[in-house]
Amino acid sequence: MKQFGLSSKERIKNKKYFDLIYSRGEVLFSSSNRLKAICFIDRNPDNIGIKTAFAVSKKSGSAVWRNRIKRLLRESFRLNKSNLTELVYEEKVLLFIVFSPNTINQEFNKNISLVEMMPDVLDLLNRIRKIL
RNA sequence: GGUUCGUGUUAGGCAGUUGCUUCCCGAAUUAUCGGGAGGAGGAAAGUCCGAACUCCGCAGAACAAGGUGCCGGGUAACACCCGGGGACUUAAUUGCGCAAGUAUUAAGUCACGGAGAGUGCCACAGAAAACAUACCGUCCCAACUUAAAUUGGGAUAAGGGUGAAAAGGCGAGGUAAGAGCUCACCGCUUCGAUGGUAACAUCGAGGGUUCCGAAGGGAAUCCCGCUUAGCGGGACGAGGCAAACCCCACCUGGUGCAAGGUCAAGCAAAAGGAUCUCGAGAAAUCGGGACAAGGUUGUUCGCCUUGAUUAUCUGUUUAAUCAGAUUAAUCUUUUGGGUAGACCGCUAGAUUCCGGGAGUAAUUCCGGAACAAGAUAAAUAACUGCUGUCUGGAAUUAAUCCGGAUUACAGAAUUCGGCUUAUUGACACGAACUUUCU
RNA sequence: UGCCCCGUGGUGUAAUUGGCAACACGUCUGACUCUGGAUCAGAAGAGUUUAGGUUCGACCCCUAACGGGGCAG
Repeated sequence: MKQFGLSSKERIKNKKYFDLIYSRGEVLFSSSNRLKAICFIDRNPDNIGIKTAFAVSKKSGSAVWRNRIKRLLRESFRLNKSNLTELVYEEKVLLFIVFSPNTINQEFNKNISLVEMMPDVLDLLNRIRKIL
């Protein structure tokens, strides 16, 4: 397993999981209210690890902008996930997270950079650690 | 030199680190790791047209429905492209002409068949809005009567007024007043000749007549053409709307990769079975082997016992137990269809560039070279450095130093050809305007 | 990805051979009442999503764009 990698095994790809997460998951907001994360913890799992997805609503912007937001979210999660991974292996749980923008949209945040995005993601990851 | 517009080209380059994804090679052979090669646009967009491909349907023809609409060419095809024609708008030529109109040049626009097959509509205003009509007016006659005015009977589409639109325009003659009533010119239209594949253009000749009928129409006269005892066509044929119905000509079967195909958990259904298999036998059943569970044993082999479970019913029995029924459920086997899911379809073709030939051009033929993403909760990204380009400041002849920007529109989803829409900077070409110099 | 439908005052709906954009609720003002509600009287508020075209004339017909909704697993 690569340290900073994010392969297809660590992503949510099944519709069943999305239904589970959106119906029973817990919604968290970052302190600046720009991002939100929906997470669900499976206490008796088959596999141990983290599974993530990055969802952007179709109403918030054009296809280019949505792709860019997803890439930036993925990038910032990928570089900062190591702490959380250790904790998850200690607790022996399966953690699902779906990241989404909350108040960001194309009108006001046309060209957002990675530096602006990173603190919000870190904030969210800290909140998730507290739940565990 | 600057500004604006149009057309075309192009979407900075190199290196490093981290990461995603497709294919190939190697190690492992489930997972994964290492190396190599590749990884978004001019519009990938809108989904407005046209095709390829797919399955379904289909003897043939017609109707319905939908589409296209000047002519010719290109193309796999087209609502596309190229060339030609025509119409309209604006400007200029202080063009020609008394005027109406018309010629040439430049720029732009055109969904540009048919209103002479039929039906329908044309509000308000106006006398009248479609087989026309007399409101005001003009003129004549009659009455009262000298005249004017008034009333009645006629003639008249020149003038006024209404309207988007009132049955060619203008000038002259003509007349009681008028009128294509007559004439010149222009327009319109018919026929012919010439040019052109054709749309069409140029030239020439003719065309506004009279009588009958309510009308369709008929007759005469004149003109033109022909196959010439005759036949056919025409004589201003009388508004607009077909992006109203419609007529004419041509085109189209439907469906869309979530098409379609292969494999196939689960659930449901159907048919069996009660561990499987071999042998004997008509069958009940018997025997051997394997398998599973339990017992024996420190362990293995071996040996022994049993052949899934629960409920119900029947028989036996005091009861349990045991035996049977195969009744129900569970379990299990098979079957066809087939969901989740996986795979195929899936990326190498009506491709691009260069040279030569054909063609005014679109395009096409020949030769050579190059390239060619295939994801599926959906990859193609992030950061750093150098450099190119643009730009601000210091400086200003250049070099140099410090700093900033690198952007717009926008992200493949079966694949092509177009159209439409969005859009920044740079470069090239062309046009218009303006400034300076010669 | 493919297909289909819609767009009219603040809100919900009308307006069809193409001829003045209508109604209800809401809003505002006045009357009634000690005050409010109810009731009565009156007023304002659109130029029909946008841009072109056809037509004398367009909510209506045609073309393009923009926005919204739905269907197909």
